[in-house]
Parts: sequence; C-alpha cells; structure tokens
Amino acid sequence: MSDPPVTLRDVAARAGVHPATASRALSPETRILVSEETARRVLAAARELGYRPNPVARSLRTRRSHTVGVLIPDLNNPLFPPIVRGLDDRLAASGYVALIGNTDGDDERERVVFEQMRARHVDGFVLATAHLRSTLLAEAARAELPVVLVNRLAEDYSFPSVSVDNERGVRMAVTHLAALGHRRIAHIAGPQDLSTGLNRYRGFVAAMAASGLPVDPGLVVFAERFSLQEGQRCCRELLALPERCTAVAAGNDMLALGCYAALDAAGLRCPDDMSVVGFNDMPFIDLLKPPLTTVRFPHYQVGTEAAQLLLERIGGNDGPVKILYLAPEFITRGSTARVPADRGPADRVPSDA
Amino acid sequence: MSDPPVTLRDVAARAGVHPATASRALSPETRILVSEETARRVLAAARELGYRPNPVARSLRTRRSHTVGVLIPDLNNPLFPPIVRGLDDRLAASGYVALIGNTDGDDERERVVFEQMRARHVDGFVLATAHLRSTLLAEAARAELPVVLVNRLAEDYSFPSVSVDNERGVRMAVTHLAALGHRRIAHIAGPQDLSTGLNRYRGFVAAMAASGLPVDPGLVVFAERFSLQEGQRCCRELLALPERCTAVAAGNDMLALGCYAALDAAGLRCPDDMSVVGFNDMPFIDLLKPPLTTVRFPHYQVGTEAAQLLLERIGGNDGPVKILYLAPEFITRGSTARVPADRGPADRVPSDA
DNA sequence: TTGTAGGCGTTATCAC
DNA sequence: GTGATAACGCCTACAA
Repeated sequence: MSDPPVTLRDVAARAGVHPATASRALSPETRILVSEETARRVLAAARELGYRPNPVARSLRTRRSHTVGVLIPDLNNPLFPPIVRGLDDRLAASGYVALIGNTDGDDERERVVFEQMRARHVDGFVLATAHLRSTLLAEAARAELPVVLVNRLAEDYSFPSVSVDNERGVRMAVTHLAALGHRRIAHIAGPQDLSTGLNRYRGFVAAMAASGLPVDPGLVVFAERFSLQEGQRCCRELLALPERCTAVAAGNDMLALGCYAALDAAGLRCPDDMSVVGFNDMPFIDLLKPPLTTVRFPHYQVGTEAAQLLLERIGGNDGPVKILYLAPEFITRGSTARVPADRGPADRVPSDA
Repeated sequence: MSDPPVTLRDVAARAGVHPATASRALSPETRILVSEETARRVLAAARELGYRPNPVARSLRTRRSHTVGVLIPDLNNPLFPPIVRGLDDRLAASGYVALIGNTDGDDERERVVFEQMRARHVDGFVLATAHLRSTLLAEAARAELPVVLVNRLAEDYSFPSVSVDNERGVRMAVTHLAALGHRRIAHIAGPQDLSTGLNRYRGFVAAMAASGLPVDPGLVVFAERFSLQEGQRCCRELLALPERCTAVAAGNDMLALGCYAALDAAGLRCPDDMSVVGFNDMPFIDLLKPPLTTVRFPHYQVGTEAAQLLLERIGGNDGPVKILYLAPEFITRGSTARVPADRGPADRVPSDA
C-alpha cells in the first residue's frame, strides 16, 4: 500500500545509466559534467518516477544537514514569533530549515538544547538567548561552527550579529519627550545582565546628555525582570519621590504597562499626569487606553538578516565579521503629551504611597 | 583545530571490542546481549571520548528521522506559540524535534511545505492549518504517514485529532450571559470555512436553544475574517438594528476587540451599554479597558496532547483512532454585566448609524 | 557473548 | 562523458 521509496538507482535504471551519472545529472552544479542528452533522460526519468533525493543519505555523505539551530528564550514572548518567521522565510528560500529550541533563559537548558542540536549536526546556529555571558560561544568557535548572534554582541569572541540599535531607540524616546517640554525624565531600566537592559540604560544616560538634560540618579530605577509587576513596582517608587518626574522612558513595553497599572492604582492618569514611552511595539499594544507611544523594532527583518548572515558563513564566506544594526522607528501614540504647564512637583500624593 | 568527530569505531577501538559490540552496548534495548563487563568498558570509553551517535547515519539505517513536521497558518498569530511550545516540549522529551512550517493559509504554500517536509523524511505530521478540506490528508493516508490534526476534524478520513471543545465554550458564554439576564444575545460568527468559525456558530445556535432563548437571525452576523476590522464592521451592523441586542458573543477575541472599537465610535460603553464575550483569552487581553470576559483555550496542552498522540502513532500503536477534546475554561472579567434593568431596546441611537 | 559482513542512499574519486 | 568503487556512520542478521 505505501509507496516503495524511489531511489537514485531506480532513476538510473530507468534512464539506462549508472547511478553516479544520474547523480551528476540531478545536481545543478555537476550537471555540466554530463551530456545534454543524458541529462534530459535522467531528469525525465526522475520526474516520471517522482524521485525525491533522500536528504538523510545526502547529509551522511556531504556532512551538511541543511538544518540550523535557533535558540531563543521563549517562543511565547511576543518578540520572537516575528523573528522566527523572518529566519524561517529566509532559510526556507535556500532550502534550510530551522530547529527551534526554547531555553527559558536557563543556562543549563540552553547547554542541553545546544548539545542536542549539535548532535543533530546542524550546519550553524542563531543564538538569540538573553544572557550576556556564555561558554557556548567558545565551544562553537572551537568547533568552527557558524554562529550568528541576535540582539546581543559577543564580548571576547567576534561573531556576526544582528541587533536593533537600542541606544538610538532611547535617544528617539528622550528627544520626543524633551520636545514635549519634559525635563524631569525617569528611566525604568531593564535587567542589567541583559544586553537590551544594559544598552538602553546606557543609551538613556547618553541621550539625556545629548538633550542637555541632567540625569537625576533618583529617577533611574532598575527592574529585575522585564515584567509588568516589576514595572509597577519601579513606577511606584518613582511616584513616591518628593520631586516627581513628568515622564518615564521604560525599558520595554511590559515595564511601561506596569507604569499604567501603578498610575491607575495611584489615581493618576496617563498622559495627563505622566507621559510614558515603551519599547518594542508589542502586538495589540496600540489597543490599550491610552495607546502606548513606543519604539518599534523591525523584528521580522532581524530574522531575515540573521538568516542571511548565517547562510553566508555556512557558504564559506570568510570575509570580515559583520555587525549589523537595524534602525528602530518611533511610534507616537497617546501615552505622551506636553508637560503640564504650571504644576509644581508632587502636587498630588499617590493614594497608596 | 576543529575536533574530528568521535565515531562508534573510535569508541570500540578504545574499549578493545568490535564496533558491533560497542553498538549493542550503547543501545539500552540491546545492552542485555552484551556482558556486563564489556558494557561498562564501552560506556566508559564513550564517555571519555565524548561520543555522540550520528543521528544522520542512524536515520539512514533505521529510516526514522526523529523529526516531525508541524504545519500552522502563521506563527505570528498568538494562538500558535503556546501550541508549538507544547508540541516542542513533549517531542523533545522523546528525542524528537519539530520542523515548523508557516502556510499563511495558502493551499499552494501548504502543499509545498508539506512536500518539502516529506522529502526530509519526517516521521509524522501535526496539521494545524485552518482550511477544512485538503488533499494532504489523502496523500498522508496513502503514504501511511502518521498524522495528528489540531483544532480540526477529518471529514472523509479518520485521523486522530486534538481540539478544544468549541461548542462547549460557546455554551459557557451563552449561559453566562443568560444568567446575567440577557435575552437578546447576538453572535458575530467567524468565517464558516474554518472549523472554529463553523463550530462556534453551530454551538451558539445550540446553546441558545439549550438556554431557552430564541435566535433572532438578524442578530447573527458573519465576519469574513477573524480580524478586528471585521468585528468592528459586524458590530456596527448590529448597532444599526432597530431592536438592539444587549450582549454579543464574538467568534474570537479579535472580533470582540472590533466590538470595543465599534462601541467606542458609537459613543457606547462596554459593559454598561453592551456586554461582550470573546474567545481564546489572547495574551494581554486582560489589560484592556474593560478587561475582556472570554473563553480560555488550553493551547499549551493542545500542543502536548497532539505530540503525545503523534508519538503513539509513530511508535506503531495501531489502536483505535483517538479524537480528543479539551475543555475550555470560562474567564469572567469586566466586559460583561447584568442587562440594564429598565431600558427599552434602541433607546440610544449610535452616533454614526 | 562476540565478530563478520552487508547495506541504508548518496556523492567523491578514481579509471576508462 | 561515463562507469566502477568506496565511503559517510550506524545497525543487524547471521555465523562463530
């Protein structure tokens, strides 16, 4: 009942040639080695029999699996689906497929998944895991495995990478707020052991300086995770300050949502009482009240570009390592407004502080 | 520089045995065939050399790729990440990996991706693509390829499947609304060529009957896509009706969000003027104003169960075909309220109608 | 209990 | 230009 798989021998037999010749005729690169007539006969036979090369056997011979490993923290984090689609679309166009591995930010799991993929002989890796340090890079370098980093940079080793320019994104946010008249601008920074958290914090300091604004150390609060809860906690701290800020540049959208919650709980309103800027432009974040002003990251392009870089390395391109930055886009929506004209600091006391 | 891969021969040589013996010692199933002493030596040698069996060679022999194809419409649709994670977690636990293919709901792309995965010799398929009809199933049946369906049922062929019980979900929604005193309950139905759209519509009709409520045909509107825009359009139609409904059971969360928009535009408020129930409990939908009352689907479990079923079929389990339904959970939030006590129908005219 | 030999399907390297 | 041959790494009758 189930079709017996058609092999190269079958095709060769039908075309009346040796399997080796059939093989040459079937591969575009080696087709020039056979006579035109033979090539036509082989191709025809292959088509008639519905021949499909066995990629497993081919891999065994060529030591190429046409497979790449992709390590991400968690597919459920809305940043990653578009990145993965970008990767997948670009890879598929070149006959590659991605093996997705979720690490949950756990170093041990990361190592296990990495090893399993190595065992499957992937041709390369895209690493989008969060933590800055990792022995994986050293190992990959030793094994001469092509690797591309996403949204992080290598410190010791030089690996190609694709990232969104976080500093530039923060500068857009700060510039926007400054143009609205804000001077006391706070920053809720993400975890400093994540490159996004660190770079956005650094970018904030630089952007404030560039805008000629002082950075009040009290107005920089550090979240321990990129979560709504942490954003809420940090915002509460800011609201408790004697001299309050008029705007917050949050480390990402989740932290910004935490600000919404904290303001709500304090009986304050956004943007009337405080402007809030997020980061990432998560799906559906434009449907909130108020719709969040944020910095949009071209996630899909991050994926396609990372795939492109990886394919270049796999293809044996030994040129200089490329470090690619993609520009973010600033999305002005309803959570930012001009600074209230004549309102002294702390003219209202938050209800729960 | 790059490590020469350790093969079975290397292990055998170090243990002083023949490769065949080493092979037996390394496989748990055949280990009993070998003396305990030999087994220990081989295992030790393998560990010392860091031996990892080459899955490609193994696949060539065993005709098992330990790989399954997963076809979904679009990873960016927030329903799918949790399903894919569920699949992946369960599959990984059995040494399988998933190849994800996005079809974008396009029949042609679906067929191409399917063929490519077949060419890669996947051991089975999880099909979560949307359209009800498909020649893929016939083809898979002919090739005796294990297949599990997700959120859809086979019509002609009998395939195992995992779905959430849509009828039951609608019944929960209708029962909830009826308990709040609503009698004129509308339904914004999803596309009827999708099983979710169709089954929820059928479920709505049945649930209304079960609650002893009449179904006013005018109160059932059909959306052409599961999109916010379509939800808005359909809700606008409902608001233009002379005898207005007091509650809407939407075909999914996006359609419910469309209701939010339409009510907003009409100067009406939810739930005061109209109750709205969604479907799916999308991420972050609880952060909207008002937080959406909806039917939560256990997406992650759909993934793990589908993987489980597929692994059973791949393992040669030829028992009766399992059709698995998972119960949804009703989440009461802020978008539903008691029907306004003494308010005649259509006492307000929508501003744009 | 262990060794021998052959083959899974393909491609690379010979020789003709 | 084409055919023969070997090998990729592993598994498994079969023989010893």
